[in-house]
Amino acid sequence: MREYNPKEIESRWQSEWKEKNSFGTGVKQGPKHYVLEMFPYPSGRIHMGHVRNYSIGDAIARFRRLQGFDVLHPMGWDAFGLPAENAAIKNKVHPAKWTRENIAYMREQLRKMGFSYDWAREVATCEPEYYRWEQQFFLDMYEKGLAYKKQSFVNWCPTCETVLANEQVEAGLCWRCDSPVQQRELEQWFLRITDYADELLADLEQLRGGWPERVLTMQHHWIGKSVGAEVQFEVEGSDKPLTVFTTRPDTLFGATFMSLAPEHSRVPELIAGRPEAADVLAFVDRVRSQDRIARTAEGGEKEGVFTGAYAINPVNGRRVPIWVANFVLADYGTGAVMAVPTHDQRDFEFATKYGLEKVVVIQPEGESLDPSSMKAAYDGPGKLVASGDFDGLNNEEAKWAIAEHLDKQGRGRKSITFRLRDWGISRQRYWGSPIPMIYCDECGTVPVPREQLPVRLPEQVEFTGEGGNPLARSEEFIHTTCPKCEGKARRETDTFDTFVESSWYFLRYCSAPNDQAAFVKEEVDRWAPVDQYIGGIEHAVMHLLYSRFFTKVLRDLGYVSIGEPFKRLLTQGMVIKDGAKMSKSKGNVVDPDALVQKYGADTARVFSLFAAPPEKDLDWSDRGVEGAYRFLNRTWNLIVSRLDAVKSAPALNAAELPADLRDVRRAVHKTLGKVEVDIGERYHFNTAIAAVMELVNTLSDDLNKRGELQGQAASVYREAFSFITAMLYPIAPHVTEELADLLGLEPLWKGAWPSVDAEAARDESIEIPVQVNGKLRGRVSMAPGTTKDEIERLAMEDEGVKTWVEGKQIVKVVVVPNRMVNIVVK
RNA sequence: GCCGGGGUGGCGAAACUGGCAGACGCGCCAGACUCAAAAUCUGGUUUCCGCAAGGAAGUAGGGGUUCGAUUCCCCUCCCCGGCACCA
Repeated sequence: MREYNPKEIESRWQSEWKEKNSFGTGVKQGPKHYVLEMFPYPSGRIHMGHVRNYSIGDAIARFRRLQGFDVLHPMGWDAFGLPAENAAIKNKVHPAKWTRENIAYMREQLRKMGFSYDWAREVATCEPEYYRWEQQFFLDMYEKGLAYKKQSFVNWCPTCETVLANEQVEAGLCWRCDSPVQQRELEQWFLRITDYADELLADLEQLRGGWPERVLTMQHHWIGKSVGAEVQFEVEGSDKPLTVFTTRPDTLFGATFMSLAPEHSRVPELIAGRPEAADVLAFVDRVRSQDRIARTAEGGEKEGVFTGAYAINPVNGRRVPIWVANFVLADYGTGAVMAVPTHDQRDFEFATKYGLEKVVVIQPEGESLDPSSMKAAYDGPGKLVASGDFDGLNNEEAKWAIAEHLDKQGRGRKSITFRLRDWGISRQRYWGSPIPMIYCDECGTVPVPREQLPVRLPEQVEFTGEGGNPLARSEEFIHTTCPKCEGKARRETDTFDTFVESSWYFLRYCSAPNDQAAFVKEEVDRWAPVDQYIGGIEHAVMHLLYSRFFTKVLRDLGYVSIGEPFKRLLTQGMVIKDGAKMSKSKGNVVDPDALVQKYGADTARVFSLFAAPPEKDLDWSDRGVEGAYRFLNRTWNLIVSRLDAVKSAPALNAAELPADLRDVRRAVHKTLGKVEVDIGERYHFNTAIAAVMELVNTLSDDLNKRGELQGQAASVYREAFSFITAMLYPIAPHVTEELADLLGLEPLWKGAWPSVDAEAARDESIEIPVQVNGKLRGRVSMAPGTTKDEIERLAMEDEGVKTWVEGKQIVKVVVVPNRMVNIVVK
């Protein structure tokens, strides 16, 4: 008998699939279905997280093809990014070469896993054929006012003279040279994602059901809509008021001072010529030199300094001192806060520390707050006091009453603020897509004309890790002519954030590799949106939010018809070993190559799907891998040992089978029904595999008793074996293709999911538990559909039950047909 | 601190709408095969009491709703992930 030889089988079927283009679109004629896994960063080698992610996606794609869908299942490379540049500095290898070699190696690794991708649509984001389109989108956005430039801060290493990413800052120091990192202000490009804040929030409702609830919640909080009011305070000695944002306009009468962010644009003017000026400047310098993380760390000391200036509370004319405080953020709200120490804990602490005035304006029911004895701020409900005409109002009503009052006076209005900020997309890096802009001394900022796209990255550059962006030192790149006046001009040397590339790649697959347009309308309309997206939970906010934003922008630009890119989302857990996430530094990585070498790709796939349901973390176990391998061997042996008998079996006559064969067939059809739901609806591959294992065990036991397979028994087994190949095909495609071939069946990549024969799956008799006072005391068997009265009678006659019921008073009998009986006695 | 997700045998897990807790796999124990081992096959395996039949306890801990709770509600503890003073 032939033995299971994964290496030989796998390479043969991988060649066959490639040769026949088995996974191109249009192979199946049914309705469209788009299955997508998050594309990898080409770091060098695939890791177990990839194996898991892509095994899940491949199982879904292959199952949908069996169901008759025309499936789009593409793969590509998120190929721009920091590690390529670091490798260039460290190993003197060009980022392009490094990246392309990594892609070639990893593509081969994925091919050896047998994933069913349509490689004809492969994209790599570092190629001009890809990034030219996002340069075009950027120009579109610029024209619509969605892309703009503004000053913002970056991490700057003064020794390396370069901008650092957040991950390159370790405890406030540069990761390369340990110099203290400074905050430097640069002009940078931004995309107006905040214009879409309301829609991004509202459309989360459409995704409910298809997306995990926790991801929706996280996005909800990230967008962070706050409803409140803007209030204008006149400033003594100035004709320009200061505006604050507050969610508590009801406490306005209790505002006793004001706090500004150190970066607030009015600070220099407020302190000009005052004795406090030097102290304020020193404070501002100190706070600004801290990195954001240190400044906002938990338990961080709340600090501030008085500016010497005063503002006027618009509702009661109170003079309120203006302070600068380290906890006020310049980029949230208006960068200025009205402080109400009695009803905001942070303001309470600040006022206590600096001896500032406290006034109670909300009194809770049945209590009387006194500022001098309060230990903490009171932020609950109550009635207004010391608030002029608003005294006695419930504080919730007062919010709107005061906001309206301010509106009438022209000193404020209802206002909504989002936590979401505009997306800064400028990076002072080489290995990214150039931003297609030109600076001319005469004409200012001029977009690159569309016919000149793509703006290509020059390949001749040096990587030293010092002196800023290598692109800025590339003479051939910087110098250009102004498209307007044809005078001398310079190119923008910043490149796009790599999140830009990953925000639209799923749409590009619909038309890749077309070089005439980013998308062909009919194609993108046919395939978008992605029906099932699969990836790590770590992308719950940024990548998924940016992709949703881009899709809406591309819709408004007329490129696509959809407003949401991903209909269903599956977030998979991490791969853990020895209680920690697999990582090189912990030394607990398992190399997929070695695994495939030893057991084959099918075993790696079975294990990664069997060990846990997709959304949970997966605990790696070498023993578990061997278990998966043994299961494939058992299945192989079961089928191959009976090949001759089942291949010569007569036609199946389902209506006239003896009881023992009806039992076998019932197990087969019941398993098929369960696997169909587990794979197709629940994505719980672990229980689907368990069900097939059970069936294999059942069939083995039956065959041991049965001996020779003859007549209708062989026919029943022929059906059983063909079902097993179909059920396992999404999970272990190579071995099942081989078995189907040995059984004389058509290749599974062309095949169809079998249908359950409801009659065959129907139970002839069922056994249900009988409880007495909730404790299991017996079991009774009956035909399905037996009446409640009859079930009760059978339960009462059961010997085990009788001993517990005799001599007691029966209070109640609960009968749930097909489930259980509970007899309540006293 | 806030938000989110969890806690079930020695281990990974299952129990989908409140209805037999522990399917399936791993490990372990015993047996078969073998000179022996590996591989494979067969049987057993939640804990406690009992030779057994059987009984009792049991899903982090405490309480509640219910004929019945791993599942629903309240409180407490622990673990993981995300965010970080959001006015």
